Amino acid sequence: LPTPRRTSAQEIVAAARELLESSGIEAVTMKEVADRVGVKAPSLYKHVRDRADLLHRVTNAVAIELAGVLDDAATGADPREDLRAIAAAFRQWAHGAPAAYTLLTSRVPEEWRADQELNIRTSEAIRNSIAKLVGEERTLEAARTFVAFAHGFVSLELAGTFRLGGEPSAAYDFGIDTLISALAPSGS
Amino acid sequence: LPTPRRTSAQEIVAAARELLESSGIEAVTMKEVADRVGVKAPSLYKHVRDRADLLHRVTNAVAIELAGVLDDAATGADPREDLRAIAAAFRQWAHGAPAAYTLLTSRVPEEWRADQELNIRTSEAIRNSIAKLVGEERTLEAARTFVAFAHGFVSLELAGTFRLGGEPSAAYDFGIDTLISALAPSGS
DNA sequence: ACCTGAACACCGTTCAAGT
DNA sequence: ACCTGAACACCGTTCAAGT
Repeated sequence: LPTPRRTSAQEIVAAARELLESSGIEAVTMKEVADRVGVKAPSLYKHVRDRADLLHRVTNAVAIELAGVLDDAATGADPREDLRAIAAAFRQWAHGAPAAYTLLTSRVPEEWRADQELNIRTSEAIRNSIAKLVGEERTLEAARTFVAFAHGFVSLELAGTFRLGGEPSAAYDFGIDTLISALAPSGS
Repeated sequence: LPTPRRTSAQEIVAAARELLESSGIEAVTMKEVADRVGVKAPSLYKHVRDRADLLHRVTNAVAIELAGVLDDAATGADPREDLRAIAAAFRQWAHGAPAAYTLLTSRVPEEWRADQELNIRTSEAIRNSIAKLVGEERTLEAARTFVAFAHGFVSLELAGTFRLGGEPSAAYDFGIDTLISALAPSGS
């Protein structure tokens, strides 16, 4: 007679995500995750293929969460206002989940990366607002410029590169406003 | 009678760096590095404290190299021209040493990070040119904006986020020129 | 059908013993 | 003074045996 299912892929991914944020990626071991869901390490392999698959699922979950946060930040009323709101939500989310943010944006083994489709959803809110501002033609290039700055800033902040004092928030807002103005010259 | 020194910290760091670039950070194991310098793994501990110390030395070497590349890119004649040259050299260097670039800029364990002094040297050429353009007062903020964009762009490029086609080089140059213009409005 | 203990290969690291 | 083999704790992963 079959033993009852004592855990699930969903529970395992959730445990791995908490472990990631509380103790860093190297603390996400099969043994530690198994302990948290109440089974032994070998049992995890009935629910996920291997550790790479587990981290891949975590990355996917993180991408979906970020996409939702950015979607919610835009109201659709004014593209400039939406871009400022998206940029702020992006930075705030990254500060609240720095390890997840790093997992999502760092160079990690190919198998850990989020599905291409989810990566695209992650920048959808930004592309929508940018498109309204600059037109379809220039959307790709302009969105890349915008995302590059936002990601670069947050990434350096999280990596501790801005330890020399100053006011990061002000520099971030300044950069975002500068880019918005440059991308959509005056009345658009 | 003492056995002759068969390797050195310098040789070990060089081997680790090559291994990092050719096979990724996870391939930089004590055994693999030891093989390459012709000793057994335990012998490495006579030259470096542990693996974290070894990676710290690699990161320091990488920071020094990048600082030199950026210094060499600036001629000192025209700050705008220098910033364009520095930005291009920065991107080119990162493309040539993507694993080293990632090690230097990613969120890695504190013990692996480059010495603070070397991190500062890494952005010195940029700060010098920016200072000429915007004055001492606004240098810190402007340099952060500039570095954030350049790093963000290159980082997303290396992580494969720009897989959707388009011309990355053009978007990069466009972003850099936009920032230079925004930071130093017209004749300065 | 899922869970477990035992086993294996592979890590980083320590240390006594060699030269 | 440096190098080595042996050993230890800890990884991920497989698999036969349990229920």
